[in-house]
Amino acid sequence: MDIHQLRIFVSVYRNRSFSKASEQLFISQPTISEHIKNLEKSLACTLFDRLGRKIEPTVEADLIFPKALQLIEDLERINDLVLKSSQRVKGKLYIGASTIPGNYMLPQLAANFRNQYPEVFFEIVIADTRKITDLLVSHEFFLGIVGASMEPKILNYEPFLTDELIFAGAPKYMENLGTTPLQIYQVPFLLREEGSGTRKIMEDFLQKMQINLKKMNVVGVLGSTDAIKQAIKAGLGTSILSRRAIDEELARGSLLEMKLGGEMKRPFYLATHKKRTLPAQYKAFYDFLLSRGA
Amino acid sequence: MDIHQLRIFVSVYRNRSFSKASEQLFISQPTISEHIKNLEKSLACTLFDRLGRKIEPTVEADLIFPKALQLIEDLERINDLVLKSSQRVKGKLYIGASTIPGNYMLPQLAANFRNQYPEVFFEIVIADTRKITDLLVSHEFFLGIVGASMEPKILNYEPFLTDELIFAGAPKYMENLGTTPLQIYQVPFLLREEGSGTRKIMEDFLQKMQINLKKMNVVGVLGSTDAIKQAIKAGLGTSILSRRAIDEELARGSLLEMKLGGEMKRPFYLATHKKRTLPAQYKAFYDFLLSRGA
DNA sequence: CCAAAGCATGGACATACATCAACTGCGGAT
DNA sequence: ATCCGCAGTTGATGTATGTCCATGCTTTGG
Repeated sequence: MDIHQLRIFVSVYRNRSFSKASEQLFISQPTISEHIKNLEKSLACTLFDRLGRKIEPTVEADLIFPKALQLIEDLERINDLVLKSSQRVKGKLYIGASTIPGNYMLPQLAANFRNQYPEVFFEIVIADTRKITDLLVSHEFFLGIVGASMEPKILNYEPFLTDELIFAGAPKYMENLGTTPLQIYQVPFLLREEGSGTRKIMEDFLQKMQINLKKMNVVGVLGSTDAIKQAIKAGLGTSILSRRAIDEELARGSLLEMKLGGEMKRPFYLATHKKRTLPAQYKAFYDFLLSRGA
Repeated sequence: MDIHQLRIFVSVYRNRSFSKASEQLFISQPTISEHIKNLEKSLACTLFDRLGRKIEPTVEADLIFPKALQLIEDLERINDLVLKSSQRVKGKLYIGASTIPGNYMLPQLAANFRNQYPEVFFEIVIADTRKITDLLVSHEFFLGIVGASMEPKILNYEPFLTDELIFAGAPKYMENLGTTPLQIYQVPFLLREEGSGTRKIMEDFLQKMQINLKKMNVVGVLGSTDAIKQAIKAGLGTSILSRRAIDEELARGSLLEMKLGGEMKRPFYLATHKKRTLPAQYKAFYDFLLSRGA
C-alpha cells in the first residue's frame, strides 16, 4: 500500500468518479483505474462498485476514507514541522567557552541575542581549550569558543573577537611608573600559571620587547584571570591580563593601564565540527556572533 | 515524500547506520543512501550527519522520527481496519421484504441469526415487490426478499424458501366438509384483494383444479394475510393463505386445513444488486438464509 | 600506516508508472 | 429501436524510478 494510491483513492472518493479524479490529479484516467485496482487488491476488498455510468463507494471505502485523509494530512504536516522548526530559533544553546570569552564576552552577547530571540536558553560551560575541543569532536557540543585552533582536521575555526592583553595595576604603582620599559622591573608583578593561554601570550610579548621575565619582581602566581584581577585591585601588584576583565575598573580609575609599546593580541575562534549540521538556534547564534565579532 | 522513504528513514534512525538498515530491509546499501538523499532533498534539510564511520541524526531527524513511526503504523492499521471490519459481522441489516417473508419467515430467521451474531441490528421494511425492487435498483437496499423476479437485468435473484398456500378455516366449517372439490362452493370464503400475490397464486390454482371462483360463496375481500387470518379465526369463513401464517393455529387445532389435491407453491427470492458489493453483515445473512432455505 | 568499515557515486538493469488507443457496457436521445 | 456519448477497462508502449553491483573515498582501529 502506497501513499500515492491513497491520494488517488481520496480524490476518487470525493469526486465519486475516476475521470474527475484524473482531471484533478492531472493523470490519465486508466492510471486511476490501475491504482484503485491495486489498492483493492492489497486491501483484499472492493472499494468502489462500478455501476456503469456511476460508481458507488463500498462500506470499506467509507471506513478507510477518513483514515486515508488524515494520513495524507499528517504526511504533509511532517514537511511543515521541519520547516517550522528550522525557521524558529528556540531551544537550548549549550556552548563550551574558554575563560575569557565565557566570562567576559559571552554573557553580554548572549543577553543581546536573547533580546532578539527570547525563546533561547543558554548554558555556557567554561573549560580549557583542550576539553572543549574534545567535546566538540565527540559531539557533546555543537559550538565552542576557544583561544587556539588545535585539531584543524575535524573542526572548523572561524576567527571571532580578539582579546587584548594589557599591563595594568593599582594607581599607586602605575602613577609613578615612567615610560621606559626597564622600569617595569621595579614594580611587584603577578603571573598566571604555566600553561595558561594568557601566560603564553605574555611571555611571547615580553620576549619580543626584550624584557627578561626572570629579572622582574614576581610576587605571585595565580590560577585565573579573576584571581589576578582581585589581587591587583587589592594592591598586591601589577600584571598583564585581558582588558575586557578590567573594563569597569579602568573606566572608574581604580586600576590604571600602561602601554608597553606593542600589542598583545589573542584571537578567539568559533569552533564547530566540520561535518555536523548546526540546529537552527546554534546557526543563528553563530551568525550573530560573527556579525558582532567582525 | 513517500512512505517507503519514511520506512527506510526509520530503520536508519534506529540502527544509526545505513548498512544495518539495508540488511534489515533486505535492500542494498546504495539504495538506502539514495532514498535518504531524496528524503533530505524533499524536506530541504539534513537528516543524518555523515561522520565517516558513524552517522549522527540531526535535530530534524529527532523531530520527524516519532511522526514517521506513527505514520507508518497508521498505514498498517488501515489494513487491519478493513480486515477486521470485513471479518466481523455487525451493524445494521436494512432489508426490504414482501408481506409473507417479512411477517412469517424473517422474524424467526433473524432471531436465529442474531444468536450467532449478536452485534447485528435488524430493520425490516415490509413493502410490495415493486417498491423493494425499485429501492434495490437505486441502492437503497442491499438485500430484498420478494415473491417474483422482475428486472432480471440488474438484480440477482436467488431462489429461497417456498411458501405453500393451503385451504383452511375454523373447525366448524372444515370438519363437515367432504373431500369432493365441489363442496368448496358451499362454505363461506374470503378473498385477498386483486393484485395481491396470494390472490394470483390462488386464482391460478383454482383454475387448474377447474374450480370456478364466481360460483364460490365469497363473503369478503380483505387487504392482508393477517386480516384474513383474524377473520377465519373469528369464524367468518374459510380462505386460502400461507401455511406459515397459521402454523400455530393448525398445531393447536383452532384452524383446520383441507388438501384440495394439488399444491399451491409460491417461491420467494433473495434479491440483490448484481454489481453491488455486499457489506459483511449482509453477506453473512445472505449465506445464512440460503443455507436455511435450501 | 595499513586494513577494515561505512557511506557515496556511477553505470546497468528491471520493475513500476503513466500514456495512448481501442474496447465494453450502460443510459439517454433522436 | 438504434445510435451516440460517457465512464471505466484492457493492452501495448515508452519512460522514470528503484534496485543492484562494483568501486571510490573517508574514518577508525590495530
